[in-house]
Amino acid sequence: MELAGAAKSAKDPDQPVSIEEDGADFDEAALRRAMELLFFAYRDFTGEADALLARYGFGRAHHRVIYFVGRNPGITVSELLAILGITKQSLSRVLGQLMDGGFIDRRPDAQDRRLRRLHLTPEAAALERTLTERQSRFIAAACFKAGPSAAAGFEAVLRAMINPDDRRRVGCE
Amino acid sequence: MELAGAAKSAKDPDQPVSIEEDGADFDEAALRRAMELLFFAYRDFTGEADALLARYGFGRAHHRVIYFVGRNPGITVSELLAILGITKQSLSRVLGQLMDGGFIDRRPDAQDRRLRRLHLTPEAAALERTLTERQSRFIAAACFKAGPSAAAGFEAVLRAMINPDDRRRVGCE
DNA sequence: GCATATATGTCAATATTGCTGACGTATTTT
DNA sequence: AAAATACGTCAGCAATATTGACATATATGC
Repeated sequence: MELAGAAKSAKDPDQPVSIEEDGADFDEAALRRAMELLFFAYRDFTGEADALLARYGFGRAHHRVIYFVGRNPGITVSELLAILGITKQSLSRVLGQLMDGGFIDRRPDAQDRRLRRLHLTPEAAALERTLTERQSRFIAAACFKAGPSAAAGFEAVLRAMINPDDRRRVGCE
Repeated sequence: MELAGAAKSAKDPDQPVSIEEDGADFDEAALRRAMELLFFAYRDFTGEADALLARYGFGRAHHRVIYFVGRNPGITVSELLAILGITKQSLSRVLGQLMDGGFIDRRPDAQDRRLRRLHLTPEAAALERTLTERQSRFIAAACFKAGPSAAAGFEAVLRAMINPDDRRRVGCE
């Protein structure tokens, strides 16, 4: 991933080369630009919440857990692992830190007591709201600048980029 | 960063709350969805090139360097640091590995010999083309699925998200 | 020429976030 | 009773980033 080059592509005569994709032509320069934009945009977007998280001694991994548990109260450890796409051992450390700090509450399920259901504490819920609001404003500002039609296209392309499993998790559509 | 909740937001009555932004209203649920989509889409996008990079023993940091040096032949170390947004010490290790492996060529500038101008070797240029093609196809496929108008909106919103300094580096527009 | 600023490199220590493998334990299902 | 499931944990490792401190080469201003 990564990528995004920089300004002066200079060197080549810049003849519009194209890449075939299912019969559609997209300009190579436009594709490169999109890759670069995605890199910079994601970097700026993720930088939005970091200062606040640092005040709690948390990083992005903690943010992800807080966000997903907040959006899915009672989610199990397995489900959370599937969403995050990391290993049990990786999650374990972060989850342990959050529980030690009183941000996550873990209780056995009533029916199947092997399952641990995760919930945010009130303190974590407040933090989650603040973080989400901050990042929402960032997205909203960009969508406002670009206009509602562009915002719809933005969402459509993102949706087309993600795999079906993840797609099912977003937007319920 | 991060974010993206999961499916069942269930709990709340889902009355469309909105967030004010410069006079524009955006549905809170739509903003959340956009945040989540960005998280998943970027994750899938960045996963595209990893297998190939692994064959060289490289990671994402190496990819970034190869990409930006490829797009900016003769870029200096300082300029590269500014683009990547990392520290000199962090870059130093990755750059050293790339030079050891014969992927990056570093030569003093003719006028100001404090400057080290960076170039890709032919081998690195070939790798860069392969990686970029792979990721371009990924973006192109999504743009094709979503349609040309959506693709334009996608680019417009991304452009609005990044700060002016970075914006100057992309697309020359 | 001297002082200072710039561009770069490097050493050491640390943090975050991920990985794999190997076990252990509780609980449910068969 | 046996097997599968859900989870936790210990130990080690790797990639990517951080900060601070210091060294060197070169350029620029006076």
